[in-house]
Amino acid sequence: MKRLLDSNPVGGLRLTPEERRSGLIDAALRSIIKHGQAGLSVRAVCQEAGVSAGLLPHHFPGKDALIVEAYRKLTEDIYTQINETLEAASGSSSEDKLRLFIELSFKQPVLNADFFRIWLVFWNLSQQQSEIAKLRDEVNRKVVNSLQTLIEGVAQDAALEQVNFRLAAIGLSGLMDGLWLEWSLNPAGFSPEEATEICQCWVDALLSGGLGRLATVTSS
Amino acid sequence: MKRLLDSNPVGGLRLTPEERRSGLIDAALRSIIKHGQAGLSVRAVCQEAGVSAGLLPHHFPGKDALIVEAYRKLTEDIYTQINETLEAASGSSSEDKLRLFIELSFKQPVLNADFFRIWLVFWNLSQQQSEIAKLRDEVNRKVVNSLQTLIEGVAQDAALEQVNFRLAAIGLSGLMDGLWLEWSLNPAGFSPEEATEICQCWVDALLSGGLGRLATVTSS
DNA sequence: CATTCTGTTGTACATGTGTACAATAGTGTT
DNA sequence: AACACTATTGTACACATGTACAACAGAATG
Repeated sequence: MKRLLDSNPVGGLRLTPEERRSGLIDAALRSIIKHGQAGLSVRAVCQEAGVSAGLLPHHFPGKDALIVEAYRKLTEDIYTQINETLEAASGSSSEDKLRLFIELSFKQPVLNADFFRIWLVFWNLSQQQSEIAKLRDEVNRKVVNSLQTLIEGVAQDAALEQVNFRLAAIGLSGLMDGLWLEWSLNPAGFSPEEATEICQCWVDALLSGGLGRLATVTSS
Repeated sequence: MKRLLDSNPVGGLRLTPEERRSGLIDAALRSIIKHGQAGLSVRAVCQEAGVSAGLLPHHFPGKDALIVEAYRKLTEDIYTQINETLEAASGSSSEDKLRLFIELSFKQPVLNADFFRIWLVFWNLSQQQSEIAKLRDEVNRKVVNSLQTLIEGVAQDAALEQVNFRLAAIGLSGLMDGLWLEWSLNPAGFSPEEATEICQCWVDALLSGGLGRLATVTSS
């Protein structure tokens, strides 16, 4: 209405819709790191993006749409990074690839307190926003499948028989996620190197037949 | 001010402060199950308790204090339940106790989608409320210690040597938490029975020496 | 019954939320 | 230069939040 107030014509950069949308998505993720769940408020995100709050409805149909896009970008980036990691080691043996994957999972930037904060917020949202829950399931399935493929390669190279690849992959995935979760909640409990060691021992056990019962379990 | 409005003198039950406080705490947990993070609003909690919203500040110094008390009660109940479970099997061997503990962890009421919802909310809060983070660490340390004691007993009975009990406990705890987490996020991925089986295989590997490298890791 | 104490209610208020929208300002076209 | 287009801003509004507080109501005591 009253256009009396003038103040700062600062930041009046006029960007293309794509640039602005991308900037808002990045700002949303940064804002979560800074302020947790509260960082997803329209005003917090737009302030992080250096932009007026009224601009968000202009580029997204609503706040929820922005959140979904942010989650989508986050998961796609992660999946891309995983794939690049594995492809960079395409010349190695299956066992080396699997062990490398474990090692990298407990190093920066994957093992990162900021990262965990973001995940917590989106896990919470996935409890009420089905779109996010669906995205989460898709990515998780892809990761477990990748792990299972690696394990199948390891078992083949080692001439292991009667291995329940699905449960072996679910177990390793759970072990890694659980250690990642507990380290994120309390980094003082154990070191990332110790977490890596524990997971490598799972592979050891698999190779030595110590997880033998996994071979006789009937998958449902 | 205006006491014109009368409406319902319903629910005008006059309870002792202890009863009312306890009722509000229980209502808070129930409200989280129903409405997630939003269930922790003063109005939502008080409605769940069948009480006016203005009553909360009368029994608690503020909303945060109620939340902390609710979390304290939740964790204390869980720890009590774990102890009762283990003491009920005090006559069994260490291995049987450990396997029973694993089995019960993937049955009702521990493995419960409602339960997970509550945990998610409190994990989120622990990122900003240090009181909750402190409580969480204490309980987690107790649980890991209990697991470590069980594993030490198992190793002694089986005459295992050079086992890094601490890492073995952290690993099993991580494996259980990770599977619990992933099942809660997506119950369709695998069954509770399969999760139990995977964890029992960890114990198998420990007993058979398949986790051998855990014995040579130096704890930091 | 009168009095006192306090658990309980409803209202009020300052603040924060998502979003609609008119006004403004930058950009490109003719 | 005049124009159209639209990214951007500031304001407004309806609603939710936490909590303070005056008014009420039930119970115990005299």
